[in-house]
Amino acid sequence: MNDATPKPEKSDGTVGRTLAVLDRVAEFGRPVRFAELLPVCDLPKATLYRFLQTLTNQGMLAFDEDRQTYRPGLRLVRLAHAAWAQSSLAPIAAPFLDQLSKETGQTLHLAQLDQGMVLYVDKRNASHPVEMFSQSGKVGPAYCTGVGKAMLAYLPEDALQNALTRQSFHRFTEHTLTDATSLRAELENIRKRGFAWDDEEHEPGIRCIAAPILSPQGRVLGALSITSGQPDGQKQLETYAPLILETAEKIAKAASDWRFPEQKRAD
Amino acid sequence: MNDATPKPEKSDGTVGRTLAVLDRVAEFGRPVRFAELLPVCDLPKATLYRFLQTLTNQGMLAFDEDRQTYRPGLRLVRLAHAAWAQSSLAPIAAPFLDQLSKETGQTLHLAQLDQGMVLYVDKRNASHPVEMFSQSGKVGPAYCTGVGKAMLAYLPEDALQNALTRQSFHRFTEHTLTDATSLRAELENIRKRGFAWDDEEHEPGIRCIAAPILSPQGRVLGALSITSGQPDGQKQLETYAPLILETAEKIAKAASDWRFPEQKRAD
DNA sequence: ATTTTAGTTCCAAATATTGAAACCGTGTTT
DNA sequence: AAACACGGTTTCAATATTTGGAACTAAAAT
Repeated sequence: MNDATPKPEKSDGTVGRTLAVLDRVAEFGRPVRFAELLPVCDLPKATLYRFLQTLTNQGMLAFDEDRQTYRPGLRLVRLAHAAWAQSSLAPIAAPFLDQLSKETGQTLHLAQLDQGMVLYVDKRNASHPVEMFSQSGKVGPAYCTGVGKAMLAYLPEDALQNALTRQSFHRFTEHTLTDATSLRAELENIRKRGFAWDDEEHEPGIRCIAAPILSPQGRVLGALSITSGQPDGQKQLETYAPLILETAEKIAKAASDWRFPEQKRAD
Repeated sequence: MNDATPKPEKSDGTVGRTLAVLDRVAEFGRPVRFAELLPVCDLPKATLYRFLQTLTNQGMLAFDEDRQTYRPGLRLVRLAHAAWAQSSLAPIAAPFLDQLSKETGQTLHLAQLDQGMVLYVDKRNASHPVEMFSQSGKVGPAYCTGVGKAMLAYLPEDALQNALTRQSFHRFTEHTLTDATSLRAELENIRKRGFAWDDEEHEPGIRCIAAPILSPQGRVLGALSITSGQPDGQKQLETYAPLILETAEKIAKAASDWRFPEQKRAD
């Protein structure tokens, strides 16, 4: 029963292809025209056209008559509400984040892994707001963020392997780890230490400490981080280590008492 | 060009049917089993099964192995982030909401119309800071909420007609308007007044004042409300009338400067 | 006026979808 | 313990849908 599957293809028929188009549209981050989509979708003109029509009158996309552009539709917001409430750690973790926020006064992030990327599912702002992007639903790279590395470090080998192939290893700063080998070494350190650092690997001047949230069986459920924008951040953050680990532990406990969020199969 | 369309059905093929299943799952508001879905989906067993499989390995649903349940998947959260940022008024309205929140100290709601329902896209709490999908993405009835009525009041007749057929007219409180006729009368008052009241029509003890957000051409973009839980709420809220109208105006201006969010076609 | 670009429609061939029925575990009743 | 019911999964031939090359139209650029 080993996956000596002779069929690595899982294109999921029409539905899969149509949803892929939805992703393409979302990726643009702005309204797009048909002609811009065509080259990135790898579909015949007529087919793409039909898909866009379908998605539009399904409310998954909205079409701007005036500007002839497509953008993700409000139906997604409705659906995502349910997803966030049921499939994310956020509702469960909320009280613990509130608590930690009160205790530290720092910016907090709660993230989960999706398709090898970091998906932020909740956030607490510091009293002194730090300049950085991130909100629920926002995605970011795994290989150069605290939460990302914390999660990767505890992935089983096959899932890790899969996730690594999806990393771009783009150099954001001079501290960014830009290849799988050095990242693997770093992950080893994280496992020894029990938590991860992001030492300006993603954004200059931004450091954070991150702890994985693991199910009792050791499965990766998500990760939690505390961010600092201060130059002496590292030292300050270090003092939070016991606290963040403890909080991650509590969240894990609460999560497993209620449900086990199922990790996406490493297809 | 009137919809004397001989084909009121627009089933959108496989994709449409599959997405309908996604809605059914989301509606449950909790993880569902195959057998619970079967009766509400009106599909043959094998077909529903295949759809669920497809949605699951597309990440639109997540499947809990242990409990054998389906729930909306994280991919939706990612997609919705883009939708929220591009198709909702929220990003544009944010600074104005912040301002209004500071000035009034009250709970605010920003909503848009989706499928005849009120879709909340942003919120400001009296105390807490912003919570993303916890509130945005939530849906509510149009016929008995301030924001709902404010939007209905300015809809063109055909769209209103369509929206009215989608209202359940369930009696939530003794103040709820429970039929189209009395609602239409109320809408007339709202147009005269320029803003809407919700006088405990949805929840006992909860009142609000709401203003429509209209494009320069008079198209309904959304609505804004200030809520009060105080017994003397009405009187207090009345003093906010000029302020909320002014804020709605500003948001409308800002929105039309940047883009015209296209309203869902009244299919 | 002519050409190019962008978007839309056609339609026969190719393919994916369909769903009744059979099947398979697992737990429950007799 | 055998028989049964329940929930879920798989099969497969009939069928309806999707597919996409190409032709077409509208609008913009030359």
